[in-house]
Amino acid sequence: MSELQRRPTLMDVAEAAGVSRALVSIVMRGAPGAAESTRQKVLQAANDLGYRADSRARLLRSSRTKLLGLSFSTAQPFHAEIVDAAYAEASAKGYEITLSAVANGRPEARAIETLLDVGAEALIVIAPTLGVEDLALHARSVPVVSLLRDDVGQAVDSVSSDDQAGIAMAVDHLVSLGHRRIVHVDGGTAVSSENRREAYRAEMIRRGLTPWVVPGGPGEEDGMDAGRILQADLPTAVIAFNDRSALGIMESFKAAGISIPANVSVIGYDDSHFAKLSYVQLTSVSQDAPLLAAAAVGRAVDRIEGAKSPGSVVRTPHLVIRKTTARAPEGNSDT
Amino acid sequence: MSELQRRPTLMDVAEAAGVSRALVSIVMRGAPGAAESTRQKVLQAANDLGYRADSRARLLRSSRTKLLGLSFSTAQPFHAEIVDAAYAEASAKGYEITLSAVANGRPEARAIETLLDVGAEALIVIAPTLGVEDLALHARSVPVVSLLRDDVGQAVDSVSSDDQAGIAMAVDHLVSLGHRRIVHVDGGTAVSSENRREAYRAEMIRRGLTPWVVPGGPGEEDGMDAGRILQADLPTAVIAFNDRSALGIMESFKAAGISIPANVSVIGYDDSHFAKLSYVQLTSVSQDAPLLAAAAVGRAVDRIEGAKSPGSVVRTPHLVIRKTTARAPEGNSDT
DNA sequence: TAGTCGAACTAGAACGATCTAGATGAACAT
DNA sequence: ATGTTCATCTAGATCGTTCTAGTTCGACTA
Repeated sequence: MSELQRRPTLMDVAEAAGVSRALVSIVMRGAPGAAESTRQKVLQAANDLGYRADSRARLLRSSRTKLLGLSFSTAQPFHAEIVDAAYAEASAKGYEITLSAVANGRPEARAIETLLDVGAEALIVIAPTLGVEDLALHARSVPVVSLLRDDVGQAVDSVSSDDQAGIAMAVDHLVSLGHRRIVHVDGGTAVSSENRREAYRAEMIRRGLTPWVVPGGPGEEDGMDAGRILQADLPTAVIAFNDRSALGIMESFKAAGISIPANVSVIGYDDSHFAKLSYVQLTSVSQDAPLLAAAAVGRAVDRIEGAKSPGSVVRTPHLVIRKTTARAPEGNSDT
Repeated sequence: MSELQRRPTLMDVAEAAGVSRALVSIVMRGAPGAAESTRQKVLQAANDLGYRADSRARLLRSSRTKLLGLSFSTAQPFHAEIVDAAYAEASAKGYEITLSAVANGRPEARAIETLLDVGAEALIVIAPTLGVEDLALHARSVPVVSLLRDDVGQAVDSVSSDDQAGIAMAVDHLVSLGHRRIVHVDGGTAVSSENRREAYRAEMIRRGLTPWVVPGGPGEEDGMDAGRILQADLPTAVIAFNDRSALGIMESFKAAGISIPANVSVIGYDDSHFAKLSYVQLTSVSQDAPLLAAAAVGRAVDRIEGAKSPGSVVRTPHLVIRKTTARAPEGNSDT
């Protein structure tokens, strides 16, 4: 068949249009300094040859790469939502996103190095697992924005969701429905699990209620396990670490003939795809991925364009009330 | 605080070590041609300075970039599984993966161009939506491998899963359990929906059974809708387009008091995370993401390293039998 | 002793863009 | 006629690598 052909360069276009390379560069970038007539001629030639600028050369030469490095994990569906939104926000601000995934045999450190190597002007790391030291190290050469985690030291920016407020909303909602026996199934070792657990404890105590934490994890199976434990001594409401855990909890309840929300109310966290399903209709705390992504991109761009000192942006989540929460059942209002 | 510092270059390392740039380049690449003693000296200097090669410059200069471009969609969890596996396979073969996502306002064409611009030596596109013409156009400059779609013309490679075989396995399994009234809820306009639908038709006819297709789609809600339709005239078994659709179908059955697998058997497709959940235990056709990814990467590398003509690899899926399929209920074996 | 060889190393030209500084020439003022 | 200005265009340096074609020098051969 046809053999692979070399891609055209600036030089090729310049020759075809009968001008210098520099002028072609000017036209392709849309920079001022070219007569309209020649501009057209050059664009025509470029189009005929199917010319596209080689980003390696472009990025190498220009000090500004206009590239934002984004590291995410393939294992987290929520990250995909953020990636999606980040693309939109970045291109609105005139930046490109370059991705690097944390995958099975590919640690976060590797993902970050890759981003740096291609010339990213800033790093956005979703739920970084790196230590504060390592993050600070990278922050010496490029602005670093931590997304979904805020205990990242002085050197790096953070954009996170206010877990304290999110949990408070959940508790508040339940209390206003008359619940007092409210349990929290935590996220085990997952990122933000501790934050939410402590927020729950504080909030319960603040209201004169006794905190009651059951160990869990970020997956459906973890929720299942916790649900089975709870069946022995049923609370009137459960606040799960996330939606997937909530799903597991609900499944285990359903299997035991416990009905939701008649017998027990359940609240999830993330307002994910699952929560919205018509047969789930899970009341959930929404962190709003698009908003978080926009804030992270905004922060990164600000830092690139001059803002000196890192700061932390905290977005307040909101509660999406659906069908898994209702008034507390009667005769169960003891402490 | 400390201001952003320029990253060290080959030149810096060369000066620090008291050798030429070329020598440092040799050492950093692990190429032969440097005495062990100087090699150590250079590595030491590089380490002290925190030197990392700038991949833009490296890729620009070397004809071989050893880069595989991978385009995926943020909306498909299954793609994430493939990305994960592709990383592992690529690095085993000495290649790097560069990602580009198809996201909300970011069409596939854009994702592909980005990959080309950074110098990918081959393109792996997961479930391409581009026309055969456009794919062929790109294939003129670089090998293109289509993953999960096989009607892509002569110019591009394809790695796909044998839908025909997968559906046949599903039908076979059900027939062996005594089912005759087997319905297929299709995937609507989704990729491979048509393949599976036609495979189902052919397979049913081949066995002297009458095909029965209900329109559906790739999501849970689509399954729900189809499930509701089916309740009026219940089949003994359902083959869903994918796991998510199967989940929706099962939910709608459960809500109507129809029990699975006692009254109806259900088979999904993808053997996703959901199918494996302990409270789902969905019998499902597995396409085996790691195997598909490995085949695609292998194909891409083969083409890069000399294989002239594109070909298509078809992997045979396998059926994972769990708890949603059982013997057909008695007295329901009419046509 | 001179010649050959190979290992270790280096200078300088790529790669394909952008950027700086300057050339060119038409239009206008003096 | 001369100088000034401005828009338009270009030559050549540059980004940080890799690659090509040497050079250098000690060891070995004849």
